[in-house]
Amino acid sequence: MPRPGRNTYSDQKPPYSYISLTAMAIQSSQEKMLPLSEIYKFIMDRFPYYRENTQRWQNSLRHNLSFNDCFIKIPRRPDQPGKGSFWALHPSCGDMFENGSFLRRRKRFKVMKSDHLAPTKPSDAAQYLQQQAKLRLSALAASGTHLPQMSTYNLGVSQTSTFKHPFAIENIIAREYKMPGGLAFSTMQPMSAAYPLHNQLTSVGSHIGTGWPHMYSSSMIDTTTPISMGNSDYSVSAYGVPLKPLCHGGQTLPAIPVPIKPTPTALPGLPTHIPAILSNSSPSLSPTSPQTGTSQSSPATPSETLTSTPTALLSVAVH
DNA sequence: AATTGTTTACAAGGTG
DNA sequence: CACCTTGTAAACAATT
Repeated sequence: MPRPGRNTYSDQKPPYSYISLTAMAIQSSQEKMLPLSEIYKFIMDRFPYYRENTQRWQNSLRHNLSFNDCFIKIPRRPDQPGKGSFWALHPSCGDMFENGSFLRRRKRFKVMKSDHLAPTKPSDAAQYLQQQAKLRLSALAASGTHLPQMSTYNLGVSQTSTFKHPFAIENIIAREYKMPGGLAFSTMQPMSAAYPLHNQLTSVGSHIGTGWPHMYSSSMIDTTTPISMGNSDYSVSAYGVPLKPLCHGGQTLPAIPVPIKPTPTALPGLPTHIPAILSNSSPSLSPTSPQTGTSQSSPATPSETLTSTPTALLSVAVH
């Protein structure tokens, strides 16, 4: 039911469920986990529809977080002060969405007792994610411009295919880095200029094209130089109907790259006790910068700056 | 007090 | 038609 006087595309309700939106937000973060407030922010930044009636949809979203097993709560560590826990995707719910599209979920994710592929207990998963976050950040910090070793890990884990569904998180989130001329950097994220990865990321997304009216890149919102969305972005023939994949390596492959998804054998360099390597540098590795939570004028969180680069890059590398 | 998180309940719509 | 998913409301507890 469209509201009267609200006819712009951007004000229409996005075709995503709260689960999808939340998964997007979480996936977009560097650490693959976000506090509730950041999830709110992500959604409101990108989907104008959700800038209204916040009480209603935020209640629904919280309900979803609690109700669905695919979301796990990760307690803050002492060095991560703030309200509420972090929320992450359960490591085993990587293929929750059909073809990686956030438009449609395969089935309800339920934690199974005999799930040997991943930690099932929230506490295990939480620990695992914390480790992943640390590893990711330390790898990025240490490697400068060239590929962090995380990428090789990703190769092993989120192997899947080169095809990324138009509604897969990379393609959705990738617009953050997209500039009209193919220039890949965000105006509000100075750091990103130092990341050549974004060019590759852009090249991934840019050959899939069409407008996506429900969504804003954060650059559009937070700066006065909106990015033209006219020409390209997703290969969507109509509202919610993706065109044929340009290339596909399998029909049912989970295109949501959930790099946190462990495999029994694919983690050669990933013992369950990584902190040994990382314990020294932990203070600078807190998953979210302390001041991002409440700041309205500085939306360029480190998380967003590095958003999804490892996996996006991976899709290029594999290709 | 505000935010965050849990839980129950119900309605609507989709699917097999 | 039964079942499932999703969205919404609401009550309530816990936390900051």
